[in-house]
Amino acid sequence: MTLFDPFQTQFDSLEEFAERISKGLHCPITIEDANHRLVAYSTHTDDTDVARISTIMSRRVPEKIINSLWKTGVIPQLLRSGEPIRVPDIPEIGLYNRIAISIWKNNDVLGFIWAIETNAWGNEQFLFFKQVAQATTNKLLQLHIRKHRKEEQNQEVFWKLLTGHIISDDHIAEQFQLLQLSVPKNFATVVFRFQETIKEEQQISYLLKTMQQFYIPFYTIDQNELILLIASASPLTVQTLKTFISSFTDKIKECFRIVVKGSFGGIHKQLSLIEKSYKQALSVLATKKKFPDQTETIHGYQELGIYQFFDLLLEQKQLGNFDNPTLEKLQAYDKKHQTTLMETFEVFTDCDNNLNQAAKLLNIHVNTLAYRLKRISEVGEIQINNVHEKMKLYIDLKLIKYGRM
Amino acid sequence: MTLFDPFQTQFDSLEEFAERISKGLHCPITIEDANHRLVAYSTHTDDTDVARISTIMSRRVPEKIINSLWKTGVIPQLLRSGEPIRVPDIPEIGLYNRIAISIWKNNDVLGFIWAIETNAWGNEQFLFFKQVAQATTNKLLQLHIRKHRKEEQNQEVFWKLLTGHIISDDHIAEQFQLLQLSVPKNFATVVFRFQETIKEEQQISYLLKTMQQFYIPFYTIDQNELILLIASASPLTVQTLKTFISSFTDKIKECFRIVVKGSFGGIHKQLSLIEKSYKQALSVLATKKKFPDQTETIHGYQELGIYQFFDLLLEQKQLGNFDNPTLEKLQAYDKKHQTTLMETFEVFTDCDNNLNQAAKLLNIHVNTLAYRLKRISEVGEIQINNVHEKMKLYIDLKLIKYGRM
DNA sequence: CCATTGTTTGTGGAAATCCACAAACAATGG
DNA sequence: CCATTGTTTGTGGATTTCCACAAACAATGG
Repeated sequence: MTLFDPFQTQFDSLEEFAERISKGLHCPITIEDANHRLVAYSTHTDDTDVARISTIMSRRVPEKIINSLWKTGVIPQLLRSGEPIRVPDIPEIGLYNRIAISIWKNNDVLGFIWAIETNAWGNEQFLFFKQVAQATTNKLLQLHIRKHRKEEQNQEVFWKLLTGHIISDDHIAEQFQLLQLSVPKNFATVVFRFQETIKEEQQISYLLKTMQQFYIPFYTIDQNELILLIASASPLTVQTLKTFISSFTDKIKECFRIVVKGSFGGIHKQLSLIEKSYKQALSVLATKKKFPDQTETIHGYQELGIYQFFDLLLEQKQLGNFDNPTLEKLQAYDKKHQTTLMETFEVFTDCDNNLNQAAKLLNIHVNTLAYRLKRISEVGEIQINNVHEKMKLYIDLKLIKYGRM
Repeated sequence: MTLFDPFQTQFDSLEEFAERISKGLHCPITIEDANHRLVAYSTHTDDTDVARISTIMSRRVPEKIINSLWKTGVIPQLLRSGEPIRVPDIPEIGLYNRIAISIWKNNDVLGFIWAIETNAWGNEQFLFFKQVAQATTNKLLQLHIRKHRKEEQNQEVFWKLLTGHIISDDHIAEQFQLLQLSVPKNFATVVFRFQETIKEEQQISYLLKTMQQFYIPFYTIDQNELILLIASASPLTVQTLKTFISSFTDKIKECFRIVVKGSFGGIHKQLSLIEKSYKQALSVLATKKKFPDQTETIHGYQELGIYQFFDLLLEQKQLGNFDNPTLEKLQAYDKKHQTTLMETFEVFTDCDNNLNQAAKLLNIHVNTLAYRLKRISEVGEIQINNVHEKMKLYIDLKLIKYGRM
């Protein structure tokens, strides 16, 4: 039997193209772009598995499936060569026997074509499939360029937002609509700081587009910083953003063996607060740098708590506006008697006044800790049950450290 | 027997005068000014009791004795009339039988003369004693005027110090020496705020001079404020200053039935910090006015703790630099559900995280409190074990109250 | 050298906290 | 109306904290 030659006629759309291939191969066809977004699919109804259905329904390949395809080495292989490969059953994700091929332009992969192998393919089919992939290149390329152009526009708008160049909420919403992006109801700015200038732009872009937890209308890369706008129709919570950051940094670590630090600023509804949220995210990273130990699990600006004040307070402290006699006395005592009252107080407060936990951290007996605390109140002339004084001492203590850096 | 007439000859000093009276009456004589400072005393050695010895040794009547003489009505009586009175034994304070008289100039008492009644006095002696008192007036008056002039100088210098017009420590020390005041090693500025303009200047001056706990090189009255410089050679502690303020306010309440609020600024060694200490004392009073409940037992600037920051933070808050989503969420929740999560958190933190105490204050069951706290962490998206966030929330909460006033 | 003070660790019992679970009731939205 | 959710109060038992007291040892100053 001779295969139908799809290249003889003109095609208006990729949909039509997919349909023709499907008819030629007698099996369902799906075309994706490089980020596993659905580009086109055939309407071949028989023999369609769960994986394909969910891909089509959500107009992208579900993350679970992408992960699985990475783990089983399918995607890596597709990214290495343009040869069609046979993908075995992965019943856990509802994916059955299929053939996949990547679409190339020079050294870049533009997308993928998937065919469910309903009837066993021979050499003929494989050859045809390769030709199909080559023929798809141009179509996809146009799509790619259009997208690329759009992304450049996005970049420009995003930077305007980050630097506060568009002030009114309405104007910002307008920009979103012009770029055909839905206006976010709730958003937060997320920043990932890499140790070096980011070179893995392609892969990161790929990662972001395949992690489908959030709607990310904008993202950009600035030197060693990856900046995202994360949006959601439902209220964003600190917790979800934290897990997003953890999972992203984990993934980066896994893929590139690079340690990155992530943070997010305020969660807002007002679009004009994007700049503020961005600055807050940067502020978190700065604080994390100064207090690596205390802020290890902190990612959100909210979580910074009193550290939010520190720049301001430090400034005043350096003007001599806030001295702390208690602190001075404790410091003098520590120095004279080779004790560690200050550290004791710090750790104790860090542990939220939990004796056991603090004692463990300090490697001392609980009673020793209690004794020291009593001593601190005597030496420092501080009422240990007065919250205000304790907070002040704690803040001043941290400020000293903060100021040193 | 005729008494020796002391008025026949001239006297260079009050000491000599006292000596003559002593010889005339055959008993020890002590002359004090209106503030019970020793002015002169005879060297008559026999029959001198403990009270007299300690008065002479410290060059003033000990406070314990003054208190006792007030309580037994001796001093009030002396302040009412110029008649000599017989003071019965008060063994508890080592004071034995004596005769006392006040020295008058117009309607003011300039001082007192004390005679220990070693041999029973008759009319003759009493008459002579009255003449002696009258003769003392002029001598004491000169002393009084000299003192008064000196006090006016003091006032001027003190205000210069309070307003920071003398900058260098050396210059300030020089001023102290010029006024024949010993240079304080440790000092603090204390301010008492009366409800109305202070009219009881004389009595307050008397009180201050008779309360001998501290060296008070300067004091002044400004409208309804009494400002003191309290000094000591040994290090001043917060505790001693607190008890001073309490005892002074108690005394004012007792004497004039007036409620006054007292405060003190920073305790320093550097004299150029007098202005700062003064401002801090005023700052304490301002804060006490805004948070009467929380700051009831607070008198020192140190004790203000985080309230020290409040003016600064409020300013920033009004600039919109510090929002607190947690607070907003809790406020919204409280309003919607008629709950009191914010107050709960505030009281709980005020109680230094003590569940029982806070529950009692809130009139709720301990478990209810625990439940609410869990709720607060859910609703406010706050990690209840994160000290920084809790402090921030607490501060923001107080700032709202602060800002309202 | 001794006496004093400061520091760490231990013991043991009273008090407080934590936690899970349950009953009772109010408020809410369908 | 019911079902659900939120709120308050209660019970009971494991764990932790609080407190007073004591033993051991180091550092200090006379």
